[in-house]
Amino acid sequence: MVTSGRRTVRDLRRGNRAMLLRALYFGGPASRNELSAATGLSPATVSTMTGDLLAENVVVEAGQVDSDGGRPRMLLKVNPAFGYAVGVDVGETQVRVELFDLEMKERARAHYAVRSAKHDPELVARHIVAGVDAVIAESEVPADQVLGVGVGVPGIVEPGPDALVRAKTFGWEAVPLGALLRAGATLPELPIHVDNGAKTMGQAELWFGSGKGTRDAIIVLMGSGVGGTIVTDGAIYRGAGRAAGEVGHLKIVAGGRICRCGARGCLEAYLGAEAILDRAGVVADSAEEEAALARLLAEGSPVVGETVELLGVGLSSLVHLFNPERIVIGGWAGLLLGGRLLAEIRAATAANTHALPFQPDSVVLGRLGPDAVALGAATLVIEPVFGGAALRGSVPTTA
Amino acid sequence: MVTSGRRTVRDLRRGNRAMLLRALYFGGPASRNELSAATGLSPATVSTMTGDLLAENVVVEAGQVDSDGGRPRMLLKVNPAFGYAVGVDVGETQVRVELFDLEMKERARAHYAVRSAKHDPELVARHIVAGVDAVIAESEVPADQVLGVGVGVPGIVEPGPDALVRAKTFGWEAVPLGALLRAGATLPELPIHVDNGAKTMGQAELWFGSGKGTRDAIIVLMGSGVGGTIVTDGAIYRGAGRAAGEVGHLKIVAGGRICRCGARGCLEAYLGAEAILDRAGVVADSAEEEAALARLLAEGSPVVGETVELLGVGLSSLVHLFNPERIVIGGWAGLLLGGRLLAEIRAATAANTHALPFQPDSVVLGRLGPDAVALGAATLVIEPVFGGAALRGSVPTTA
DNA sequence: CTGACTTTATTCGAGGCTTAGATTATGGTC
DNA sequence: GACCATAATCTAAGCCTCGAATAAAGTCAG
Repeated sequence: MVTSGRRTVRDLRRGNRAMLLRALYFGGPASRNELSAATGLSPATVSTMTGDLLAENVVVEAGQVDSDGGRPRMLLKVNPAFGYAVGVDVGETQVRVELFDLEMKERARAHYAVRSAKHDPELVARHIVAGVDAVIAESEVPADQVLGVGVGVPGIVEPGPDALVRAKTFGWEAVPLGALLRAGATLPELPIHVDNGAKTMGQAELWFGSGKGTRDAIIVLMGSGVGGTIVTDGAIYRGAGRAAGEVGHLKIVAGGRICRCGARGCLEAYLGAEAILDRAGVVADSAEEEAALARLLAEGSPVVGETVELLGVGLSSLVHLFNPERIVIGGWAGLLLGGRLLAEIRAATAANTHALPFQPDSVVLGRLGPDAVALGAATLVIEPVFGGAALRGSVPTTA
Repeated sequence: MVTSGRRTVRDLRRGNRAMLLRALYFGGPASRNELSAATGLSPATVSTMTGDLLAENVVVEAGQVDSDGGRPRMLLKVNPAFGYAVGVDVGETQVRVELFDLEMKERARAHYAVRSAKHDPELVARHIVAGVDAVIAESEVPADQVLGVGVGVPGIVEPGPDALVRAKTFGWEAVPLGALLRAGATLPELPIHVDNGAKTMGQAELWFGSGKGTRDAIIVLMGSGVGGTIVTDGAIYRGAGRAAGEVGHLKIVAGGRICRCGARGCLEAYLGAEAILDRAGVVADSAEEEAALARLLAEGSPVVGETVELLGVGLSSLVHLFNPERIVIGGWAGLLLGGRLLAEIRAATAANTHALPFQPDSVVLGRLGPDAVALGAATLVIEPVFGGAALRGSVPTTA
């Protein structure tokens, strides 16, 4: 497929406009003058452009700031009420549906418990559809101002309108979640974005959490299993089949433990909460995993030290391959482990990294907590407003 | 550092012009009409642009092709004599300097033997400078038509004008090769590009070899050690510190064999020719390595099967992280191994890859042979002509 | 209270870019 | 030799961003 790289003057405008919006969105309220400095656009261009944006109601005024001896600056910001996005987290135990405004303030939520180990695709789809209707109703947002629905699911998602989901943990072989949602939707014209939950969470950390401002980062998410998000040039890297970033199946021990994917020696076979507990000989069902892991940490089990060591090995591989500016450790298990042992994790990583320069303090903890999957899913909806994946390229890194 | 993402009309033209040049360079001779189709630009734009390019002598006519009942198409191509590039391969045993025209036809060469294990930086720099002078003289190319010098070295290269090189195998700790070359150069104004040899070779495979036409690929180079090149969005991915792609230090056995980098369990500690021979208990100095490895293969040593298995594990990690369109195995050891055992390597990779779809035949052998380091280094010089790293983005994939 | 000064934002003409459509060039075919 | 087909170029038009000039909205000294 030839993606025409042709650029016309209109593309130019689109691109500059998107950049300006991003500067405004991520750089907080700013005056036209500041925007000119941040984007490199001339004041004239910023002026006409913000004029358009104000007329379209994408941007609103945000008070003014007086300066010593000059005309006061009028601050602008992205209009939080310009549009709304629904984020859905399809988790092991529940389906969470949340509605956000453009500033990612939560406006409404709906949760549906899912009986463990029973994830009937059609039931999940019904929960999502019901949840979307519920949050729209509850928030009293006009339906035509909802820009779309983002869904984070476990497993990998094949590109295409059907959004085929393969999730071993759910027993989903090739579930066309996108098609199911469209078929059942009350609002059939709503754009639907389905993506891996680790990626949505990663994007949340990238936009609002510990990854903010970086262009080359890796976000490792340790929960029951292990997932990840790879950020290159300021945007999520997805590879040829949109399945890149499966950090959990990076091999760390050739011929090692069998992973639930079937292969041997995967990171996930050692470092997911499930695997850690298994290695420690602890039996815990998924609802008790967190408490059990916390206990293991408190006890100072030797398995913990081993875990840190292995995590260091895995992170070192990532450092050598990606040479990232930052590595973010998130997910509930990751936060639990890293909360106590960040220094040790950094040391273990450094101990395995000699072939290139490595800053131990580039390994940090996630800031958003484990509930950010839905938030991240909602960002999938927002992303096109700011120029889509063309976001790749020129993020005005204000920080 | 804020890289202004601002785009003006001039950038637009630069970008389209670069795209057109790339289409012409990689898409062979083509008529203006075909270029219009390939680039998406209107015939009018192609016409004016090619007019400029012809006037600048960047492009020349390449015969015409008559069509049935219409004006015959005039073919165009990039002028091979528009400029010349020098590529340098700083290897273990010799420094090779080669001069290429824009079509990458070799016009002259000069080799300098380096006594093994003695890589005095200043001596190497003198060889390079002498070589550059020699090939320019031999080829009788006007000095002002030489666009620059590209140098491929082992180890990693820090960005910056000094081009600090760290190469454990040479005992180079922080050799400012760029500065040394500039200081000694007869032609001080010649742009100098220094990069890791595995990356230059990877770029050669990407442009002219088995990686041609791909946007997401990984090129693994197995020689005495193991290096690699990661291609994302059609260009080499370099990460935050330009050191990404150190495939050789991907860990495959936590706590495993000690690598020459000092860490344990690196791919290179198992799969470089040196490591393979060591594991088989064969003693061979670097000049004999190739013959020794070939013998090992012919004998069907059990170490060989193990090697294939471990390579499969490593490639599987890469597949899970990058989800590439293609994996190219190159380097002399890689070609030796892959020449006989490609099917087994593919099978071993597939056996470790269950978490996402994987096409075994996406693993292929390099096409350029082990001498492509200098060729690739020369492409570093050519790259800016075609829009530099802005090459990332819109490569008109004609294949 | 007034006038000088500062800083911010807008307006306007200029210079570029690509495009659609018309026009010119170049050959085959009947 | 008239007519047709295809390739390349020319021309006018519509956008875009920019620099410079202009307008707007304050502060502050006297």
